Amino acid sequence: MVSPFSLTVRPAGPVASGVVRAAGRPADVVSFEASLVDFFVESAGVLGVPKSVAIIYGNVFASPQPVSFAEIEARLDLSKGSISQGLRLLREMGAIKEVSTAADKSELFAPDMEMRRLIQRFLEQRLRQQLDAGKTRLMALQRNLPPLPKEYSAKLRGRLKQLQAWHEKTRALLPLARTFLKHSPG
Amino acid sequence: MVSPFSLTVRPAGPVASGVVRAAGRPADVVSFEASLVDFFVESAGVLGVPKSVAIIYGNVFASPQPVSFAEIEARLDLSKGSISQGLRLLREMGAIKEVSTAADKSELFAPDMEMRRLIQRFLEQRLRQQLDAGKTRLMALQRNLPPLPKEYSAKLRGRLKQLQAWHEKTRALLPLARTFLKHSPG
DNA sequence: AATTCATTTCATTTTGAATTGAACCAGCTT
DNA sequence: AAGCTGGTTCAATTCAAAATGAAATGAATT
Repeated sequence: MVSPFSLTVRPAGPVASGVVRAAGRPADVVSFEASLVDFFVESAGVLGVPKSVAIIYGNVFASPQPVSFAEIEARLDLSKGSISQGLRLLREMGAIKEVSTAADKSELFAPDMEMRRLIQRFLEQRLRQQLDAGKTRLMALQRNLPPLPKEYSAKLRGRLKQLQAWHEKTRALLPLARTFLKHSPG
Repeated sequence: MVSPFSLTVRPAGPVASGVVRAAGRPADVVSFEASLVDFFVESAGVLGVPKSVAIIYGNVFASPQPVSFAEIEARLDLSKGSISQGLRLLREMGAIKEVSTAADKSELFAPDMEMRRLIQRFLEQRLRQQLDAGKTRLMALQRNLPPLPKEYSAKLRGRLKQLQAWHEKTRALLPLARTFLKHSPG
């Protein structure tokens, strides 16, 4: 439960197909898009991102040209609200970026292929934060071991030590992961 | 979104305190337990385990002696049902083990400190499965690229390549993590 | 400064996972 | 075999996350 690696993978069922509207486009293109979107939807659980967000990202990713808000709305069965929020989250995550084609008024979105940054930010901000918080609390715990028959408190102390060891190891893996990311295609 | 590291960390709020019933035990012991349980509850989100399960595990972990079903029930505000299911999950995960004190009829539980196995199993079974499935789908996608203006299909092909590269990298990290686990305290 | 169009916000609704609790089961005891 | 004890199962409920949609915002346009 201490989750030394903080790795989460939800069961990942057989995929709820990607909600892509055909709207007069070639069937094979649409089916390609659908599959790609499915791929992201399946992966979505892993990152803990809501499905709608995965669907939006899948569509941006599957489109060779940048797409507008309106296009996304036309292709997907999602409310304006969801799309707006989804796009915001994706921008915040650095998963997509606005491509300013100065001409038009509506903004266009393309996938931000610098995934490295994305992952790095994730590692840094969230995982590390969690780990640091955990460490602090763990140390506090060790200080506050209640008085108990010495056999018992020895046992508890031992367990806490193991927990700490795991925490350390996890932190150790962090810079390693970062190094690893240096040579990525992103 | 492709989640090259498949790392999940939920926001992790200020902790919903651990639902531990005092029942006449020393205050400092109870508060120590509460803190430890909180620690696990906070970590719970990370592994995607329900809160109740984290609470149960926290209690087993915080107790120097093995605990019985009845004791857990007495200490926590959880239904028999939840406790039963929680214990089952924890056993399946290998996070706790039954300590057969042949004398009594009710089974006693202690944390399974071989966390290494726990993590390994997790990595192997879930993450790898997900990755393999992803790879298959991704290759299928590449084969089924629809006919498009060559500029477009080139772009899509490029993106798919990157996606694949990420997948490969993730898989590459897996054995590394395993090696790393070899020298653990578990 | 009024109108329109593109997007955002947020209170409400929906959905799905977690939790409950009552019925059920297995083994022991009288 | 009827009654206990200790635990499991599973349909129904609860609750929190996600999605909606209508109203608010705000930039461009007339």
